[in-house]
Amino acid sequence: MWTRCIAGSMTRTGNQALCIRRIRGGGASREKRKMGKTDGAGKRPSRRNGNPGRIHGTIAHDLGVAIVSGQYKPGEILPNEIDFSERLKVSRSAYREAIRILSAKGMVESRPKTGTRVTEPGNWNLLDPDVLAWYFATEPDPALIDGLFELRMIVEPAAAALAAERRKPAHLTRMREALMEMERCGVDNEDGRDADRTFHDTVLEATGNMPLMSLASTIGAGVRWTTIYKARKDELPRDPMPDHWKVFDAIAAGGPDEARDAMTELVGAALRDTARALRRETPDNSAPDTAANG
Amino acid sequence: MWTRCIAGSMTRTGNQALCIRRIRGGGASREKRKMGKTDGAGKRPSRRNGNPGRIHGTIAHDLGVAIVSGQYKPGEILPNEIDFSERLKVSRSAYREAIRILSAKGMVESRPKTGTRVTEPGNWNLLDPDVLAWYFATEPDPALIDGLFELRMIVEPAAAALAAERRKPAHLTRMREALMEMERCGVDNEDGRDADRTFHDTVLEATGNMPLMSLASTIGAGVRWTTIYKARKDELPRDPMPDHWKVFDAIAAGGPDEARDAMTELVGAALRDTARALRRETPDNSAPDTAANG
DNA sequence: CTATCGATATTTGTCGGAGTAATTAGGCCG
DNA sequence: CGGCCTAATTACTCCGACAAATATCGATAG
Repeated sequence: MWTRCIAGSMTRTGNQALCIRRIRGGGASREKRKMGKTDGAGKRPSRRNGNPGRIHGTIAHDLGVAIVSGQYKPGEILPNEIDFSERLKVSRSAYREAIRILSAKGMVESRPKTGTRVTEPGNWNLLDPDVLAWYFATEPDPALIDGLFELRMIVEPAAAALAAERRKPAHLTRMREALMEMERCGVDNEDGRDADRTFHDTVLEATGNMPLMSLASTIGAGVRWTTIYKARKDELPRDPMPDHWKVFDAIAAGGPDEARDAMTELVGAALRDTARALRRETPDNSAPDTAANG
Repeated sequence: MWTRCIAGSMTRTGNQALCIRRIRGGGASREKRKMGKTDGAGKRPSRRNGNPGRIHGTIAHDLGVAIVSGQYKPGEILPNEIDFSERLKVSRSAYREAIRILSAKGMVESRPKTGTRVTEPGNWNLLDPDVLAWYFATEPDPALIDGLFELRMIVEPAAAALAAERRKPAHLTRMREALMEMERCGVDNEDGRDADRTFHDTVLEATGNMPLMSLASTIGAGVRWTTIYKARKDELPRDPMPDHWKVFDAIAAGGPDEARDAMTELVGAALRDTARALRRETPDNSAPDTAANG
């Protein structure tokens, strides 16, 4: 598994205004860089798979989360490179590479003399898997979840119909295996969620449509995160397997209309479940203050 | 207008295996860097708006175009940083920032000792406006155009229906102005195409759905490029305005079903026109070899 | 002969500093 | 009061060195 730029998981960098304070003082620590033993404060950047994470990816992740969470508002100008990189305890090169990542995702714009400013959210590349992950790194806006479900409701039924017409045997095999894995593990398991995502990805892939396949990562992220949301409430309101099998059968049988209807039902049921779970979470109190992290 | 990372236009860097050869030898040219007077050969990186273009953006653009055009195949390993940056006549820092941009768009993966390799196309962020622009920098795969239209056919009618329910007066105003501008300029003009794109963007924006709004840049690019494709054949087969006004009227009247139907008809007509134009371009000969650039 | 372990070499990653280009801001002059 | 020029700030580029990571190859034990 290669690193792929944004390694980070780093659930919730911390409220303390992103301070990296890394230990492994790579590079030229000729005689400056005292790096006192203040290690305990700064949690190590990433820890998934024991991947220590690259610094630029960590910085990009933290800045991205800070931006999508509103800590840096659109139009706001970040401190200049030297000050900010010093405050983050990283070199200017690493900081610049992080900014380059954010710029590539449309979240900041740089220009000499003016500095680097956060762009309007309309310019953010929300379909980018990393950006979506940054959104879900903190408690995301419920409107975003609604929007993702609306997108699924639009795209997935149509994709299922196309898949029913164009699927190759390999796709059917993968779908079947994914569903069987899903049955074996259950949706409350990480493996089960992966299998769920694989199934939906394969449906999109079976369309043979490259833009739709690119949407797979986005929709897959939506599937995954919303499933986690639902599961977090410790309620398993409904067995999702019959709906999934119905979609599979329709695609295998080559029935576009049946596949579309089945997928509509599947996504609609998931939408209803998630909406209910979210509504229960905030009964009437719309306080956005997340009381999670003690 | 801020730079926004990828400045480049630089239509077709040239067959000579992307060689930048810049003049403005920025940075420390202490006493090395002879930089002979070989200026004529190296076209200046970018020239849109008089924006000279940043080096990292130029390199990312050129590499991105080279990758999507198949010059660097998936799985292939790029030369190491030092060699490649020297060959491109840029510093290692600038090259690394360019690679970081490509990595952020999912097109390359880097790891120590192994190098930087081109990822599988399924991982590329095709919804990214820059990536899409890179595709259209050379003659793109007709399958991509088909895919984009299919995506439009899926998303835009549903978006029109949502827009009919949720549009604000400001949206209607913008749509009306865009259509009037479109009528005034005609679709063969650059301004007319911009107005067309604005109309479609506003429809998506009127849905109030953030992921759909992010798709606007993608679909807008598709609209724009496919329109150019069609116009390049010097045939104006049909007046697109009645279809557009029908969509607008339905959205203004608040009729979701009518808006959906009208938009379906609009996109379908555009699809038929473009398909016909493309088919005429390659009558029966499916040779992928683009005989354009002499 | 095979498999596991360790040294090695290669590549990306990180660092700090120095100098350049670009663009905004403000003063100056017409 | 407006246009032009100067100045200052900022990002951009370059450079050279060191550190970390890891795939490859060799050695050693079974």
